[in-house]
Amino acid sequence: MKSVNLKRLAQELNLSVATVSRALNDRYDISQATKDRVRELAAKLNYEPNPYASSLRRQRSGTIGVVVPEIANHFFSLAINGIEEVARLNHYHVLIYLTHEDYQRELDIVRLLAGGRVDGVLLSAASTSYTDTHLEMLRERGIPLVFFDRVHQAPDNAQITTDDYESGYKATRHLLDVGCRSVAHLTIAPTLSISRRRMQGYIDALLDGGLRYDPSLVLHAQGRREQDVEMIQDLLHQRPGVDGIFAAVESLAVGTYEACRVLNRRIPHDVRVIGFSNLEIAALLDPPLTTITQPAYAIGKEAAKVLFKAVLKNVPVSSGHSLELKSELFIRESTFPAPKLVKSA
Amino acid sequence: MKSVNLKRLAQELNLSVATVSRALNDRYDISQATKDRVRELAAKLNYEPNPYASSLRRQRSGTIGVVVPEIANHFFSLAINGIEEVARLNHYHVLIYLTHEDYQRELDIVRLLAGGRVDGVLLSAASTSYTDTHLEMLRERGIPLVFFDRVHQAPDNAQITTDDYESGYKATRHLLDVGCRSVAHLTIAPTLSISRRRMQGYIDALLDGGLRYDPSLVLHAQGRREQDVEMIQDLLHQRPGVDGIFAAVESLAVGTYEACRVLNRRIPHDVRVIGFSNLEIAALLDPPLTTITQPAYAIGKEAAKVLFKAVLKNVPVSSGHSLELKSELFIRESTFPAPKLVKSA
DNA sequence: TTGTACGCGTTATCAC
DNA sequence: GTGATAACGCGTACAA
Repeated sequence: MKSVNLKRLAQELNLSVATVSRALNDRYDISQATKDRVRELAAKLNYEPNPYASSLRRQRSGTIGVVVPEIANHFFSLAINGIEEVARLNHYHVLIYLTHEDYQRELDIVRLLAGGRVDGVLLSAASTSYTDTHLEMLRERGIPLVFFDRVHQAPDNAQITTDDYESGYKATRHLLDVGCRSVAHLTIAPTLSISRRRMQGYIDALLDGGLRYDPSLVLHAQGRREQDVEMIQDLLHQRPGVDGIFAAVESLAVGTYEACRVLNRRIPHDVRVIGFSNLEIAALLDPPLTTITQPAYAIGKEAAKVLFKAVLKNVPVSSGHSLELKSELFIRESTFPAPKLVKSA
Repeated sequence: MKSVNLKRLAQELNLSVATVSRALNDRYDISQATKDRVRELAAKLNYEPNPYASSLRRQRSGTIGVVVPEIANHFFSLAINGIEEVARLNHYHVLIYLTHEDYQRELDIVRLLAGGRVDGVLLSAASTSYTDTHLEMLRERGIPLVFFDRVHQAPDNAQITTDDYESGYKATRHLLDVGCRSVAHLTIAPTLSISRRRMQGYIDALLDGGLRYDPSLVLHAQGRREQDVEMIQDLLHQRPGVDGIFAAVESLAVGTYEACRVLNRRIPHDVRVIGFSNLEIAALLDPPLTTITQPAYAIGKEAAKVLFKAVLKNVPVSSGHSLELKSELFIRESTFPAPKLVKSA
């Protein structure tokens, strides 16, 4: 129950607490013999320095905070994987916080983190997040912050994103190329950076392709699975001319599959589908889903690298460290121009 | 850059540090007027207590540690979701650690956590984890530990699991019921609690069904995607009689789909497939996958609840708090007895 | 009702 | 090379 601390080690070794501390921290002014003695006993007693005393004294927590909308999501769990990797290499700990797309929760979390619990923060914004005044708190406290994927438009902040505009353009363009003439766009909160950029790509691709931009073909989902599927069903029902769907997030691509199943619409024969997605099994779906895939793991890794550059050097991050990675288009059956009705056996 | 602390508040209010501290902690012996004054200023200055000083003083971190093999995995990310939920309600923070199935890493993490960084630990064992002496360290320090899903057989420890034996039995039985006569079992490390129990269910179901248990039909995967798929291909190739496959983990069910695709084996016509899985889109696969689905979110939630019972009351957890939840069988096309070769259009 | 003084365990400064 | 001592910011026993 009682933890072994420096005092205990010092007593047993007939040394001062200071010497023991320095020995364990491998300071040059301690003799090798003493270091050996100290370390031996420390190992024997399973000594671990009290992280809170240490943090208090050094004014450094050895911990970063990661704030994401949700975790049961391929994109974010892959990103966290990358983040954890970098953190581990730097001997840092990782605190996880979920906003569940709730702005108030994001606010509460950031306020908490600004209290000094972490040396740096990685954040992907909640979809309902509409201001960034709370991020000022982190800045005031000198806690570096790096956004990833879903960024706030805070002035002079580092952010790791993907080429959302280009990807939105490419996705839409691809649908046009395979023959679609009426393309709907399913997306989430329009306040979100990624939504706006992907949608702008969609619009520009339409116009460049000689089509009209029809705002009624853009649907904003609420993030509640059943309602979203219903919304898609309504679209397919009321606008039978729609022959292509571009989903800005994975869940909406999946929702489209479900809606099509209910309405007996064949993909890609009746409607072609493309979506942002990090599903590893996109190729095993019926039919295999054409995806725009973000380098989620790399995003997490790069974001963490940029953050640690600031954390370890104790300097603020700046927009100069921002990075834009490239997403990749994987063409599969869901957007085939000439649908195969029956699989070859 | 400089954080506002009690001293600063005390100075500005002409109060002692102690009074401010008590006011903020809503102690009964402070006048309402003072409390109001203190709180107003604290709010105005965005005061947040220094968590490390607080933890050091209180001998309590307000943090739990979660140790999982990986995070880019539906089961674990759902479980973490449940854990985070409970932690948040208790105003606790969550540290995440990934072992990547590496025993040494698990050991290092546990040693670190035993240093007092957390008030409690939730752990799902790495597949290469073969002893549990390191868990003694937590016990020595009086840090409660609750296992979930992949448990170590530590004496008198709480663990939240699912009915793995019954599920393994049910899965195998289901394959026999739909006509399989030669069922292979794909699993991971045999040292793992869940592997052993699921496999025992498999064996017993075979015997009860009047079949022989053939150890050469049990394959242990290494967890490397490509090699695992190759292994499955070899099985299908060398044992053409195999007409049913029971995958003990999601990745192996997916691997089976991939192997079948390469070898042009039709599911369920040539071989029927069932697997443990938390894939939300199992129904959208080609063909829809029959799954044994664990209540991952509930597992995380219950494990956290049990942990907090111990943490908050400062008592050790005991095996009396263990819980076994039920998995659910979802029958889909991948195990249909009469395969439909062509989908209805 | 409020203030004083101490200690949580560690690290940094200064002295020897 | 090593030891004594102060300080990090907070919470609490004791005093007033």
